[in-house]
Order: sequence, then C-alpha cells, then structure tokens
Amino acid sequence: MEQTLYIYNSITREKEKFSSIIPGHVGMYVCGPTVYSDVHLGNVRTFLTFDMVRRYLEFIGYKVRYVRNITDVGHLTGDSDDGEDKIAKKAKLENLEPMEVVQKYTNGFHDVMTIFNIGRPSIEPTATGHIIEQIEMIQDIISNGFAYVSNGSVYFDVRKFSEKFNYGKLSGRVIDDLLSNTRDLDGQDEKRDGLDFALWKKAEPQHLMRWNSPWGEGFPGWHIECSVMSTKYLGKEFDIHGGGMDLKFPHHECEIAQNVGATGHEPVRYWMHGNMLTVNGRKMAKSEGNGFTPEELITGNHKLLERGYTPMTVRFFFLMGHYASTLDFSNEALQAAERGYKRMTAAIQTLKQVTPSEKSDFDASKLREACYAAMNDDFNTPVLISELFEAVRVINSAKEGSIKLSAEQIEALTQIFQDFFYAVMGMKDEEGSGTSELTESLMQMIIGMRADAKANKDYATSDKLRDALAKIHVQIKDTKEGATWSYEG
RNA sequence: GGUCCUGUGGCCGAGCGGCUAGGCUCAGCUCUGCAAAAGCUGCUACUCCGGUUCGAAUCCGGACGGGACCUCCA
Repeated sequence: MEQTLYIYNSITREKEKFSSIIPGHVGMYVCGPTVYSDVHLGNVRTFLTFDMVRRYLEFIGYKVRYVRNITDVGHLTGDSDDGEDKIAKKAKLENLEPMEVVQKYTNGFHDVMTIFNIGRPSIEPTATGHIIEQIEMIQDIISNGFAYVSNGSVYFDVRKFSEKFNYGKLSGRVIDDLLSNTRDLDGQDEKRDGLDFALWKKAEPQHLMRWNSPWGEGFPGWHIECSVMSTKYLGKEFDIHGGGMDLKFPHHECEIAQNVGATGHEPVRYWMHGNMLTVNGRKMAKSEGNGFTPEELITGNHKLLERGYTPMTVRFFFLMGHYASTLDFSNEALQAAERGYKRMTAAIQTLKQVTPSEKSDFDASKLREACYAAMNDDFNTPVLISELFEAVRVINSAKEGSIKLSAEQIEALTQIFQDFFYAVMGMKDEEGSGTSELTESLMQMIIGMRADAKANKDYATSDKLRDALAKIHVQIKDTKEGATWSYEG
C-alpha cells in the first residue's frame, strides 16, 4: 500500500499504524442491526461510518471482505431468566411469524442503507442461518472448560476464563469491580456467577424461535453469533472489528471471551468504535424517545425537526464530525451542513465551466496529499472536508477570473472530487426533480424570454418571471454568461 | 456508587506543546438594473484554579459542568 494509515485501536487506546494480516487484503466485521424494529438515525451513523472506512480501504487499494451480520434471533429483553426473545415478543404483538418480522425489518433496513448510499457488505450472514455453527462453538468452549450447562442452558464461566485470560481488557473493566456491581440477589439463578452470560438458552414452552441442541430445545445467547460468524468468514484472527460505542461492554467483551475460549486466539487486531449521535446532548435511543427514523428526517415529520433534510445532507453532516466523537443533532447544525453541502456540489458543477488557462496559480497535487493525510489520520473526514472547501474557493475564484487554472489542474481537481467526495465519502448527486429534456428546454425558453425582457430593461417582467419560478422552488441566478437555474425542492 | 470520555469563538466542529482548520451565521466591500450566487475583508476562541516548559487550547494536578457504559441498545 502506498498510503500509511493510522487507526485508533480501542483495545490499546492508541493510534496505531495499520497493517493487515494478509498483505493487500482486509477482513472487517461490523455488528449489524437487530431486526425487530425500524432503525433510527443513530444506527445509521454507525453503518455510515464503517461504509466510509470500507470505501477508503478499498480506495487505497485493499481488497476488503466486509461482513456485517443481521441479528434475527436471541437478544433477550432482560438479564433475567424470564426474559423474552425480542423478536418472538414482537411477533406475538403483531400476530406475525417471527421470520415475518425479521424479513419486514430486514427489508426496511436495506431500504434505509440504499437511501443513504451505504454499500452492501460482502457477506451479510444471519444468526438463524448459523445455529449449527453456534452450537459447535459452544461445545468447543465447554470442552475447553470455560462454560457449563445448567438446567438446559449454557453459560460462559467468566471467573474461570479470567484466571487464564484478561476479561475486561477492551472495556477497561476490572473483574472484581464488575462482580461487586452486578451481584444479583436472585438465589435461584442458574448462573454460578452474576457475570456469567448465556451462550445457549433453554426455550420456554411459549417461546416461538427454538432449535434442537445437545442441551435440549433452545436458542443461542446474546453474543455468540458474532464470534461464530466472524470466525467462519474472516478466520480466527482478523483485521478490523467495528461497532457502536455502546456495544463495547458487554457485547464486544463477551465476543473476545468466546473467541479466546473457543480457539485460544485473540480474534481482532484493530477494534474501532463509532460514537453516539446525540440530541440535545443525550444519546439518541429508542428508550429515550428522541430517535427519529430516516423517513421522518427526510419528510421533516417529527416534533424535533423544523423541516426535512435530504439523505446526502445528512451524510455530509455525519462526515463533518469525526466518527469517534459524539455528534450533536440540531436543526441549526443540519442547516449549516446543508448550505455547506450545496456550496460544495455547486462548485463541482462550476468546475466544468472553468475556462482553462495556459498557466496555473494552483497546484492540486498538494491538496491531494492533504486529503490523503486527513484520511490516513484515523479517517479524519472533518479535516478532509475542510481541504475540499479549499478547492471550492479555488474553483469559484477561477470561475470569477481572479486566479488561473490550467487544463491539467482542472482535471486534477475534478479527480480529487471524484476520488474523495464521491468514492471515499460516498456522496452521490441528488437528482432534482426536473432534469428531463422537456423541463430543460422549457427552462431555456423561459430564461430566453427573461433575457429579452432584461435587454429591454423591462425589469417588471423579468422579476415577475423570477418570482414565479421561485414559488415553485426554481432558483434563477444571473451570471455574466447568462442565467442559470436550479431546482431547490 | 464504579469505569471511562469530554468541556474550543453566536452555532456546529477539527486541532492536542510553538505555525489564524473548516463550515454556518453576522457586518462591510466588490460584482449586479435589483436579487441571488461568488470573491475579498472583519468578528481571532479554547470552563476555572494551580503546576511543568523558553513557550500550553494542547502535558500534569485539582475544582466545576456535560456525556457514555456498568441492563437490550449503533
């Protein structure tokens, strides 16, 4: 690789030089959604973050195998024995088959990913599709002595594990602190220890999702699917594991324990955690009631939203903050991002109209280096964007004539936007709703009429035309070369 | 209560030992029939109190504020 990439590794808490296990190839696993309800915007941020990571890795020449799972079974509602499978609960509520619920929300999730131009993973495995593999890994963990069977369920023995390995390494927990904090008063508990977590749960009679296992009918525990599927598709040790910050503990911690317990291998080289989207300083979460769906965001149909925003505005907004920092949502911030985004896309269009000069006052190669430098520094998209705005100023100045650009430099700038704005940031042009041939010729007709009126100094007519167009969200801008129009719907 | 993160100009948001990030907003100017757009100029900040240093927003200690995790959560 020509680029030297640095990644902040959550488990070492340091920025580290990235080097893949197999040269030229990267294995990346990201915890996907639990498909029992609509995704909200906070979820989208995480998937968008790792979409950007994947795009950059591919851009600098890696072949990436990107695995992102669909959790369609197994997450209990609580840490108690009477906890219900979330999906089964929802199914009863809506009178649907569990797999019908799963399908419905999986489809919805895919639609949302498409809207935000978030690429599909290379492999998108489901938990229900890997029950056999999960049972096998649980058996391995048992035979290695790190799990025990209790009343038809199987639990991971955290105490036993921590005698040999470091449980809590990723999240910085100290096992004794954890014990004093999670001590359960429930004496009936099947667990030997409050910290132990389920690998396999016995299914109660009313439980809908159930599979046969060596321990009776049941379903897999909360964390085992990720260990199994990452191992199956990426190997015992792989390059990058991503997910939201809120999964660090216990989910990712348990994943490590399971992998090490089963294979003896530390599974992940680089842990990456995306930070939360907040609203008024608080985490966006279903339970807080401050989450809105992507649909609500686009239509503006939510009490927190003054109006709607396009998907690419939101994508730009997300990328304006670093993935590892919390990002606070507000209408003001969204509107600022929207204006910046429009300014940038306008400049990309403007670049096509810049007349080349013999010589050039600008050297795009330095800018290109700066773009790489920003991304190489732990995917610093806010800095990348600030570099791109440098190019915006250059383009506009060139159009205005205050600086000169050679054909070569124009080409280089075009390529920078092609590479970093479209390929790496994953932006795409949003079609206004009036770009058909008919619309275009009608607009040229109107602009021509208005130009005639202006030539005759009939400003009443020219303003009337402009105002009328403004009412249907078509904006006219007069330039030296004549008027341009754009749809601002 | 425990663990960890964080506090930057009107707003958002980078930087994390010396070199005005950037975006949005606001004001002025240029251009323009008027707008809009664009360009230029201006507004130059780092919660507070100590310390280290030739030099700190940036490192260390403390105070105060905000947040995340410790339970399903991207």
